[in-house]
Amino acid sequence: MNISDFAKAAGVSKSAVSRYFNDGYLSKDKREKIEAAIEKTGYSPSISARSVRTRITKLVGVILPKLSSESCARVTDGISSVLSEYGYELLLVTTSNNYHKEIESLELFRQNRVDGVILLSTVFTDLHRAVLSKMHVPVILVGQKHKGFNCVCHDDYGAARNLTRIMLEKGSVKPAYIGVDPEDKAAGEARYNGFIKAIEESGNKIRKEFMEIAEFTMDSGYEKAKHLLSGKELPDSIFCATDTIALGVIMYCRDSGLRIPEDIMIASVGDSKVGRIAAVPITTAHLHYKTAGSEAAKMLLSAIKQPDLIPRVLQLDYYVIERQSTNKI
Amino acid sequence: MNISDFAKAAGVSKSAVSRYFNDGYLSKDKREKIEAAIEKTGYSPSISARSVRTRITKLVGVILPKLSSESCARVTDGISSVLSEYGYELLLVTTSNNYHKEIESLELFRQNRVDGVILLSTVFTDLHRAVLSKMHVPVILVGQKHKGFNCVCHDDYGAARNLTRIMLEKGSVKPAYIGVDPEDKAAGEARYNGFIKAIEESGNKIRKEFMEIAEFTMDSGYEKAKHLLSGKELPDSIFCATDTIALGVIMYCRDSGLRIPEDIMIASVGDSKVGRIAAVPITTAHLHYKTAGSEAAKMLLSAIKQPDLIPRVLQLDYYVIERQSTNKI
DNA sequence: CCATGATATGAAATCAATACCACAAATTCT
DNA sequence: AGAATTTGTGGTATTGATTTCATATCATGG
Repeated sequence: MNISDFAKAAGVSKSAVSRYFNDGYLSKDKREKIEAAIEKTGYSPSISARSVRTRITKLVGVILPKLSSESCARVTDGISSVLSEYGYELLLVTTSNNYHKEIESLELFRQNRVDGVILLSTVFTDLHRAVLSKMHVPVILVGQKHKGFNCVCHDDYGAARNLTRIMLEKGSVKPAYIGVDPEDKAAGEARYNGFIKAIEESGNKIRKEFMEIAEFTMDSGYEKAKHLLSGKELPDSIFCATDTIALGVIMYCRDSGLRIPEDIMIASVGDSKVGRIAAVPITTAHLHYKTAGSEAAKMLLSAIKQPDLIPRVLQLDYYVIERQSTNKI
Repeated sequence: MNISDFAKAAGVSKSAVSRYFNDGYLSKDKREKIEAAIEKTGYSPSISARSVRTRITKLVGVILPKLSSESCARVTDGISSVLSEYGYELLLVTTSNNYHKEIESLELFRQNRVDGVILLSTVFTDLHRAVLSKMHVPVILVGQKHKGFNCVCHDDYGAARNLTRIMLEKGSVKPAYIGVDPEDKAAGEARYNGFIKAIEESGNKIRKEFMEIAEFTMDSGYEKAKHLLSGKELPDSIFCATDTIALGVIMYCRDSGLRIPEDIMIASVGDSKVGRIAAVPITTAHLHYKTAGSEAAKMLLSAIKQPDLIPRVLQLDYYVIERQSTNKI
């Protein structure tokens, strides 16, 4: 049933129906007729047809690596809560960390499909930059910081530096690092730099054999821990770029009989639920993921309202939670 | 830029452009002209406008309680991976277990003219049935089983029965139960029935004072454990309807000095990541959440293709993972 | 060499909505 | 009372695409 059929059924003109759904001048008499007809027929206007004319879809595209990652889920929760409050809906694409799929999705979002895009990417290539700048709708990057774009990000550098410093102060003299691909500017590069900075500040030296790059999984953390902890000289602390990796490390320690924190201290970034109830509760930095999502959504909404706004960067705070995994003294 | 402008720019007719994007007859000459013009202008057709005419949106509405639940995230991951493979996009709404919002979202989906709906609800009221049957597109229920609808669900009954039986075989004679609202046919009712069945089969008796109903949270599990474990007579095993609840129980046991499994055995349904690395690894039943999502998506796609298909129910398997929390002998 | 079917083409109709316009009626301001 | 707004109305143009239709061209088999 379309607007013409419905108008006929209600005994009013098409224009009257359109005004009913768009707050135009309308007499009480017609308003009631239309309401009665809606009750009877269940008519509701097609958003596709509307948006052909108005160029407004009330849809926001969200691109993220995967939902089964707690941090992504938390960001998305934040996005969703703000958007639904303002009558926007969420068009979701997961990319499994495949950045070609990110580009594809952006293409898909390009024309008239969405009013704005929120992108949680891990890497950021020249291709990203090219495609994003050809986008006709506002874009917000979450978790990453890049020139010329609206960003909401975390203090990855500070969190990593602070956590590492805590372990050094607790007496670690042979600190190790398990991070992720440095192509990832946030979880990879910034956290790496924070770790290095803390080491340098402490006067300790950085040992190549104590540095590992893992995937974003527990199994990968387990493997890297195994490699790190079966050499002839062992580190006495491990800074992990993510909680998930730290959990893998804890699993390995449990399996190999290493005691945490007595033999080895562990800290990681993220404050995921699991870190709290792990076999050894993990010292971690809480990043405001949900806030990042809601702030990104707010930023997007204001960019939709005023498209010529200058891009800005919002860097969110963090706080450290000390738990048993570094409780050596 | 619209199709007319683009056609002019490419030096062809509107019809030719439309045929290019829809596999109609088209000479090589025009095809090349159009490709060159796309390269230059970056034109791509408006999906809104297309769907006005074709009544196909390539959109699937997904309703779920919350993203921060691991099981929901896993199901959604499964849905997303299949749908995106077939060129569909995912319109996602989270309801925070508020079923009025579920109904609202269905209305929103109607306006968006989605091609199908996947619903992960916990309760299923007459209102649900009424609104769903007025939906003019196929609907798939995930996790719940209801007459007249396409469903993908788990063997909640079998899993609960099996886990309970394991604890009884390990010597439990005073089994307790912490479940969720029985309005929830799957996680509430079916798992409850499975528990009861196992008890009956063992010849044990069911004690009212050992039965608790919790929320879907760790804190709630903690509280119910406290209540259960501070009476004068204590149970020697607790079957928990969800891993999250079990984690709360483990936390309480840790705080109150009760040993697992020596003093009390614990098992729960879900096989969440946390259960594996908890202070005491939990015996659990793995439910194929991601598969449920992908199968639901496949079912939906075939229902979209053949709308007059008879609704069918797909019940997925489970397998038990025995871990330390029941390792009494 | 002509009948037939496959390929190719662009004008015009159509899809379901909103925007604009001209004008009528009711209300408020001088 | 008359002018100036505000409110109310329906017809028509417009939005950006696909679909239909009438017609043209080409190749192939008899």
